[in-house]
Amino acid sequence: MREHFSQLEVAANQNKNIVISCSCTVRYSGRAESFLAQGDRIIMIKPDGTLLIHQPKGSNPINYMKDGTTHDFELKDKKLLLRSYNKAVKEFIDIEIFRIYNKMIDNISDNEKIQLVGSEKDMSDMIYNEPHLIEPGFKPLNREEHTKFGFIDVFGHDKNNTLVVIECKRYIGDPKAVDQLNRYVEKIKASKGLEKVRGVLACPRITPSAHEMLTNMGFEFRSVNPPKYFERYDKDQKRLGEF
Amino acid sequence: MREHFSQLEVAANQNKNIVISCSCTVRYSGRAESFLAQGDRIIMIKPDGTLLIHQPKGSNPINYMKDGTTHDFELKDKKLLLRSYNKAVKEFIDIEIFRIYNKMIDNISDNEKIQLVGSEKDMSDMIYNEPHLIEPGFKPLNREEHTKFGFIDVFGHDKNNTLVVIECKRYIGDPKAVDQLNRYVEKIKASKGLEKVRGVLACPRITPSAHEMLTNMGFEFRSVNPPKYFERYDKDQKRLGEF
DNA sequence: GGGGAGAGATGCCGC
DNA sequence: GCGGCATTTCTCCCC
Repeated sequence: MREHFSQLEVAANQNKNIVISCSCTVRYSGRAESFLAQGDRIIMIKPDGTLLIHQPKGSNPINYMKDGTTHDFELKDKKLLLRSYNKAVKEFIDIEIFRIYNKMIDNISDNEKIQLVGSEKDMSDMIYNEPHLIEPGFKPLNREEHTKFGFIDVFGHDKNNTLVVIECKRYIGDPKAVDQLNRYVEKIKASKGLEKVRGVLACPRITPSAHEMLTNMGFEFRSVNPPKYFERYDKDQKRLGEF
Repeated sequence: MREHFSQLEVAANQNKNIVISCSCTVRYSGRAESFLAQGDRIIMIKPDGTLLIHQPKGSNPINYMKDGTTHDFELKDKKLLLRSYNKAVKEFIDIEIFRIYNKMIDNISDNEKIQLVGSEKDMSDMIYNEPHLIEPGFKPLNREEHTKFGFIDVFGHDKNNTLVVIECKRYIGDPKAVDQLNRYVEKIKASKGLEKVRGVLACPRITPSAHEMLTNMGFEFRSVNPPKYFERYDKDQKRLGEF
């Protein structure tokens, strides 16, 4: 354990990437407070100070600290203590490590950013470029006009020149989405002094209660799917090269 | 690389916990699609099939797969390929590994569950037990009556016997919280045929636009903080034993 | 399995 | 820094 301690102390000071598999307890205090009894976990400390504690199951860390956290290792009674403190948000994690099974210390470097397709933004861009997806005669406002109301996904006029506010959801539309649409429509009505503004919820599908709310509020639903540039990409490797 | 391959292949088949630090590219296809160019990352495969890909910065994995994902390693042109497939949700991740810096294979076991204090539920329980936090004379409904409207955080009568719906937020109250409160109040009005039902948003603080909405809708704000059993616990170690 | 809502949400972009 | 909002949100509870 003493050997682990000295190596980890150096690694932490050098902002290396540290991963440990161990048996430990975890105490957290900050926005909320928590305790986790002894068990096997994977602990990761990133070069930016991020701390992640993972149990053997599930996507989310069971405890964590944001970037900018400082980490101090300490040896005590054959146990290794890790005290993590984030000054900016006044949060604390104390880890008591009883046994280290394995550890990994690395210098890693990565400046790449992910390219993602199929977001809500992609969906509103698609509608903007293909307004017939909403209905014949629908004309989105020009970019400049639109930007004044940046919070609205798509904004335009129908064939009768009535204003239409469109809220996009990449997945199922729920009551929250209807609330949001309603809030935007009311905001536009108030700011422009209009009596009639149409509201449209564009998403692949919609929950029954959301549909009921939509109808009661006089709004409409359009089934629209978020765009994908390559469905099951490995069937058409050529397109990957373009990515 | 061949040595890494054979060890990883065995480890994956035995549902061990695997962590790799490496230089790789990542392609994802599923609900959305993404590509991440070559860089250094930490890859973790958990015993339950969860896959996490971490860059050197930030709390969240840059790519991931949920539990139940199957993982196949493959050796090709001096590179190691990891093909991950989740049948249940029809999602894919392909990782092309150019170089492995380090790896860690472990048998880990953990059945402990986290104990957490300070949630919104704790907050509504606190108001239920200390109704004066809202105002003098406020009386929450009994548990049975309340349970009929389980989606309302706190529900009771004021000193004039008017119904009061309370929505709690453990952090800052925003426009969405006001929408939610409004939806509940309208639902109660409709179901009980009442004309007047008070709505109260209980949270530590509130955004300006949320406060404006609240006022326009005739609702009220009460500043309430979520409970903590021990602020900055390490100043009072005795209380930790009670946890 | 779907609906509804919380989360120690996180992350991004705007002002 | 706060505000507003999306997220491959995830997770939990309840029907």
